[in-house]
Amino acid sequence: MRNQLIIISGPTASGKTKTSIELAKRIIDQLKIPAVIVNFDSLLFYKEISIGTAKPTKSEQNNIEHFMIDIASISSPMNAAEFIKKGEILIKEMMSQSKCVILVGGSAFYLRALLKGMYESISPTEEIKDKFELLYQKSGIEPIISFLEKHDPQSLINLHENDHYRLIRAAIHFEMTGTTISSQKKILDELSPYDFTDIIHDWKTLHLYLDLPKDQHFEIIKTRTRNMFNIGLMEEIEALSQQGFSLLEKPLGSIGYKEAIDLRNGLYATQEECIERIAISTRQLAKSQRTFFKKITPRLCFNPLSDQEKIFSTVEQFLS
RNA sequence: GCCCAGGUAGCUCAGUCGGUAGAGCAAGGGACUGAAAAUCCCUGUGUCGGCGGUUCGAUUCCGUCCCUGGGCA
Repeated sequence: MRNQLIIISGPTASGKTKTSIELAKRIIDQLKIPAVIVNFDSLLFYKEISIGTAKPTKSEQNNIEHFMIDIASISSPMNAAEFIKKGEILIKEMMSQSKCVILVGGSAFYLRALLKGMYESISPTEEIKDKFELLYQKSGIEPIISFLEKHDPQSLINLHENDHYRLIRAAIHFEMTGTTISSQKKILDELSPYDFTDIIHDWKTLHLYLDLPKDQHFEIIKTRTRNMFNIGLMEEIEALSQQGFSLLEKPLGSIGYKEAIDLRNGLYATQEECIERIAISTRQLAKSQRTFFKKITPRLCFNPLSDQEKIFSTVEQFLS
């Protein structure tokens, strides 16, 4: 039995894949501890999309066991609740086998859900979801606001009036559970949602956060984006279309796919213009990931290009 | 060389019938609990091409010069 969990987080394109594989290898070879990688990147779950998500390749995954990758289809998207359900079972199982788990990813929201828990809620049924979606499409946000005024006025204070997605979600939560989402928020807010020293599992965690100077990072992003086209992003999308996907699936609205599909539909004059747009969106993504991770403590920061030795010695100390 | 159009924010452009300017995008900051690579909020940014003239006052009107694009030679 082992209850140590190593977390490698960081914005997109900060070297998490490379660092995690290197680290796993050294833990296995030098420390003689079996190690596995568990993903918490929300787009690596989907088996049909690889190039645009910068998923570790089959050969990269060859030496080290990877989990929570290719476990769902873009035609039935995952959500945070499903992730933590599967993730918890998996991590517990790995620990019971005395394996060292390296949790790797950039979806801070999913990481927090796994370690700090989620509200007591349920995934909405299609019926209720449709009911509110239709109401919204037909009459706008007004009736949703009226509904919340009656059943969950606190959520109207918590949320901005333009945040239609969350307002609808608050209404659906009430309809599904009879409780208010704002009361759930209050309960979890009191448990310091960004403090990982105190989590809902009895796991001992080491949080390694990777990042590098912005200018340098943007160069890496640009190179990586261009490379995605070189290794067949457009072909991957073409193949999906031929397999019968509509290309309207939610995960295909994510960075890289959205723009590449627009390029396919002739919305960009040149591929170069499309690449530029993707690089900018990726940089913006990195920015918001930083904002989220910044609040999480503890968090040991490392530069992926120069701190590999420091990372290993920190881990070595943690595992001893 | 001549004619036309234009030179305003990092970019694309709007505008000021004369009182020193504003959109989109980019940028910076933030939020975030069953869509999270999603969604949402907040915030600037300026020798209004240079120099003269008219005027109480010019980015706006006039002259001239420079630059860019198009046309004619």
